[in-house]
Amino acid sequence: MSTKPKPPSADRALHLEQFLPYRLNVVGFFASRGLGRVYGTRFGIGIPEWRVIAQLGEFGQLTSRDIGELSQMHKTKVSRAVAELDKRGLVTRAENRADRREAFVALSAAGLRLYAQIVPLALAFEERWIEGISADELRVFERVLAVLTERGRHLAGAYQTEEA
Amino acid sequence: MSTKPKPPSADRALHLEQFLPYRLNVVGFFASRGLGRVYGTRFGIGIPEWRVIAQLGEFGQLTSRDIGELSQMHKTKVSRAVAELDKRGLVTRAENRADRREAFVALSAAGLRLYAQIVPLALAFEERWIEGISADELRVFERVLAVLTERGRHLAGAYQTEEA
DNA sequence: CCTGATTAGTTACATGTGAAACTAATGTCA
DNA sequence: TGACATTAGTTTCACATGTAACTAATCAGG
Repeated sequence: MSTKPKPPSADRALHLEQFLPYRLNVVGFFASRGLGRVYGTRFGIGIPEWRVIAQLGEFGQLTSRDIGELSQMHKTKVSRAVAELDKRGLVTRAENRADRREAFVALSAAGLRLYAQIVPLALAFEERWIEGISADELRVFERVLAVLTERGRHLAGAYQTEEA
Repeated sequence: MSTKPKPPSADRALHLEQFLPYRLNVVGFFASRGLGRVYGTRFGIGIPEWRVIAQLGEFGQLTSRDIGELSQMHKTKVSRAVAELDKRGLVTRAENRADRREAFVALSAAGLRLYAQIVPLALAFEERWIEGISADELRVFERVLAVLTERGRHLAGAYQTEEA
């Protein structure tokens, strides 16, 4: 991550297909869309629902607030996703008796079974996607991606996120 | 891009915050949101409109079909964006007399002025974003990104895209 | 305590979106 | 030439989403 003497940045031309923000958005869209097909068509759930399930599967019990923060989703999106999963019996909600504004959400038995089914598909999707890229390149890629994500969070004004 | 002997891929755990599709979608969202603020707040245009302007600024004259293909946007999105820009006098439309189904869209004088104003802001945004990342790392990053984008296009089922 | 500010979560509303249906023009092939 | 398929672009419809307003509970600090 060493700095480099940058050109004066004056009047370069803009080529959209090389423009990083554009490229990142396009690849992010493909990620979302591709993965959405994997579990959307098979299990009939959308991306927000998937994110909720993923977080609960990983952390066990969370409040909606936690889920939103961890998975970068707006609170209304979380609210609706949790309500939908609740309706389908995939999660349980238990009021926190120490703070009755919030509720602990967790996967139900059926939710856990679904999670166990989805995870291998998600990992397989990821593997097929990065197949053939060397470990070295991938390491660099992920490091840069982390920097861009963190900086992007600030440039974007942080807040809540979208699909995938 | 050399291949590597992969682990059996069997029962790894899933960690959403390290899951590539998720990470790419998040960073793509930040890109879109951040850039959208740059010209959205200043010029009152949205992301689809920006993409249309960017393509026209780069290529001069295009049909809506071309714009959609170049900027990865659904034809209905292009249609609405062009209509909006037309309404504001930022583009002109001229029926192709050799094929009267399509029309050539181009930036008007006002559109060109707007383009000239936006481009430096967009490039500055990009520069601030990648500031401090070494040229070597950036090169690797962009190469991997290109591979992921191309493969993602197929995994997602191709088609039309979104914001940024 | 008790009033005002804050927080978790939901709901109402306006907007943006894609799928599908549609219109009009062109291409195909007999 | 004439019927059928295809293509550019628009419009309709249903749905997902963010903003803002709202409810209910907790916190701060006088």
